[in-house]
Order: sequence, then structure tokens, then C-alpha cells
Amino acid sequence: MNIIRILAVDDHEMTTLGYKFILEDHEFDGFKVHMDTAKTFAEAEQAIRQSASRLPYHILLLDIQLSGANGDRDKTGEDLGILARQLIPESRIVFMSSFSDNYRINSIMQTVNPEGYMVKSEIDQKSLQAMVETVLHTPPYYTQKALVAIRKKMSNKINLDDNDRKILYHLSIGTKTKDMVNHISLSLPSIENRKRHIKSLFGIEKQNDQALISEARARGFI
Amino acid sequence: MNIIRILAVDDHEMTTLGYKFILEDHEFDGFKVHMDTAKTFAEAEQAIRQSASRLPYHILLLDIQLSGANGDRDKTGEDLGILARQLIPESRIVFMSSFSDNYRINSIMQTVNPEGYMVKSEIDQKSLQAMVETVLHTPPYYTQKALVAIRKKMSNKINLDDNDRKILYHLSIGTKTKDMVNHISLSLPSIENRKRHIKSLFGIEKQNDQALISEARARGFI
DNA sequence: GGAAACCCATAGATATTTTATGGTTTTTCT
DNA sequence: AGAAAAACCATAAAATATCTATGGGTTTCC
Repeated sequence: MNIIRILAVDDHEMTTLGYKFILEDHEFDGFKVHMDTAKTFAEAEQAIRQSASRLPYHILLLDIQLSGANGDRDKTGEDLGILARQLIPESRIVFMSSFSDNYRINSIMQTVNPEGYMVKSEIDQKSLQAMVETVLHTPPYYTQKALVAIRKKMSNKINLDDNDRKILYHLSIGTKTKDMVNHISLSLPSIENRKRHIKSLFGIEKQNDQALISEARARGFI
Repeated sequence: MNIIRILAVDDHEMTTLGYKFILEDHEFDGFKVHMDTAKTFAEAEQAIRQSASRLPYHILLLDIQLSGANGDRDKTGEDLGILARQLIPESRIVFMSSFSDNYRINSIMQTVNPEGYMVKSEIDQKSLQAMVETVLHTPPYYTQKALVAIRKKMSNKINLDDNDRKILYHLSIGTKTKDMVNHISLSLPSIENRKRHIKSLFGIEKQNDQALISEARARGFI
């Protein structure tokens, strides 16, 4: 009987324990699951590094939010995913996220390109088991809410460049336009111009930033 | 008991009949299916137009390839989808395609943005029924091979503009570079420049068109 | 071997983007 | 309400990028 080795990372221990019980108890066709768990970025990193030199994990289940040990701006599950892709490229990576916000999903699809993405509210026993099967044999596996975000992005004809996206991102987190010059290597008038340009692409000429933000959100950019 | 009205369009009559038997016989939760079928673009268009003024179809199942009556370059299922979106915007559209080629899927996701996409080799009784349920209640529904193409596209950081994509498309169908000036409003040197540029984006500088085609295919552009 | 197509480089012409400047309107805060 | 801050807008010059014409070299294919 083959053993599928999984590492589950989540700062809520109950969550990883739930995964562990469900998957280790289940009778898969031709294999059994063995699961390790980690609660912090550091723990997870160590586990991944160790596994890299011996037996790489078959699957990594990563929460995106990892509350830091000391509370400050900490490494996320996304960083962990990027690291894992380098150290153990054969491993399948699945994100288990509380939110299905578009900006996050888009970013993760580009930086990590995971084999799976599950929105936590949609996870149950059956979907967990289906995820493992699918990810091992015919990835990818996405839950419904993740699919909705992905569809939104795919159907989008407008392609903004990096600077445009940065502008939208900063708008969304409340950065003032005049302060964006410190984060984006463009002059103030250029940023204003681009905002105008994006508004016209969105069909909301002559409206204010609030309208831009909500339209960008509706279109899945943020 | 509610009736869900579906129009299935496919030039192979056996295919639509298969859909009809499977879905009309199945006991859904709270509704029954009634299915009309059409074999050609013209038939389908008429059915859609008629339904628009009375009772719009709940779901359209569209094949992409519709062999024309007189054999020449004909309207496709994609055109039908675009038309249907205008005439009966509330209807759910699902493409039933023989191929999962990326260019097609990308194009359709942008022009029609269907509620579902099924690759025919993956269709069976169970998935058909699941598709109907999902598309009615929580779209979208994509089969596995469609998902693979979608994932490939999503994970792609590089964004090419319309002309770039046209160049790749024409390359893929064997158009000679010097003949592309007839299909793309650019001069020959510009097209050559763009090819070079795309190659550098793909990391295959100084290689020939064959390499470009296969790289573009690997990255899901064609 | 020769024609056709591909590949490459240069330079002038075009188009687009950025920037500086100066102003008006809206929002925000006291 | 009134002042300050920030958002908006327009113009023109500067900088950049893109396109095109031209003239080659190189590969591919009959």
C-alpha cells in the first residue's frame, strides 16, 4: 500500500487536525494518507526543507494567512508556496483560503500556480477527499467560489499593465494618489492620466475614484 | 413541477439526441427538462429568436463546430453564443466542444463568457446532469480538460496584445509570415519585430518559428 | 543551385507615454 | 463656514516606444 505524504499548514491547529483525521481515516483506492502539520511559517519551512533532502511531500495544503509569531507583517502562505515550488517542485500545492478575493487568487495563480484552490467555507469531507484524488491524478482542483473568481478574470478583455494594477491596488488600500509616487515609478500627472485611462476603459468616464475602485472590484482586478 | 427549457445545437443529430434522452429522463430536484434540438446555425438562430419573444431558453448547449449547409466558411457555435447573449441575456450558455485547444477556449471565454464548458470526451450521464444543476444554481461548470486550459492561461504572466495573438494564431495555422500583412494591419518588418519580441518574452531568443509555435502552445496561447 | 521564405540591422517617420506647469473643482477637517 | 488638502483637468514639450522602408544575410525546400 502506497503512502501519500501530505503537509498541512494552518495557524489554527483545529483546522489541520480536521484535515488529518478526515484524510488519514479515509480508504483511498490504492494508497493511504500520512499527514504532518505545521502552525507557523517557520515550522512549515523547516518541514519542507527537511522533506526536500529525503522524501518530498506529495501534497502541501497551505493556508494563506499565517499569523506571525511576533505579530508584525509576516510571511504568508503565498511566500511558502513560492519557496516550496523551488525546493520540491514535484509536490502538488493546494491553497486553503478563507477568502475568495480576486486579487489574491490572481496573484497566487501567477506566482505559485497551485494545483488546487479551496475556499474554506466550501470544504467538507467529500470535497477534501475528491481534492486529493484529483490533485494526484488530474489537476487542477478548484472549489466553486474559486472558479467564480477565475471565470471573472478569464472573461476580462481589458489587460492592464503592471503600473495600472499597482495603481488600482493602492487605491483599494486607501493610498492617496499624491503618495503613489513613492510606490510607483511614475510622476503624479502620469498616474492621474492612467487613472483617467482606466476609467475610460471601464466605461466610467468623468467619475471619481470611488467609482473606479468599485468597478475594478466588480471586474476582478482587486 | 417547473420545466427547464434547453436548446441543444450540434450538427451530429445523435449527439443532441443523446443529451435529450439523458436529461429528459432524469429526475431532477424540483424540475423537469424539456429539450429542443437544432442541427445548423440557421435552425438554431431561428429557435433562439423565437424563444426571445416568448419564453427564452434557460440553457443553451452549443457545439462549436457547425458544418455549414453549403460547406464554405460558416458561422460557428461561438457566433451563435454571441448572438444569444444579445437576444436572451438571461440564458445560461454551455459549450460542448470536441477540442480543448487553448486559443478557442480563451477566445470563447472573452467573447461569450459561457456559464459552462464541457470537452466532449469527458461528457457522460453523470457530468451532464451535474452540469445542468450547477449551471442553473451556481455557475460556472467546467470539465477537467477545460480547467487545464484555463489554469494554463491564468498562470501566464505575459500579456500579449491583439496583434501579437493574431501573429501566433496565423503561425499556428501555417500562414507564411510574408502573407500575414494581408490579415494583420502591420508592415512586414513590424511583424518580424514582434515575433522577435515575443520570442524574447518566451525566453527563446534566436530560435526559429517552430520553436515559437511550440512554446506558444505550451503556454496556452494557441 | 536557385527561389522563396525567413531572419536581422539601421534609420527616419509616427505614435504613444511621460512629465512639468498651472489651473479648477471637490473633499476633508477644524 | 472657511481654509487646506487632495483630487481633477488641460496643454505642450520631452522622452520612449513602435512602425516602416530599405537592404542585406541565412536557412529551407523544391
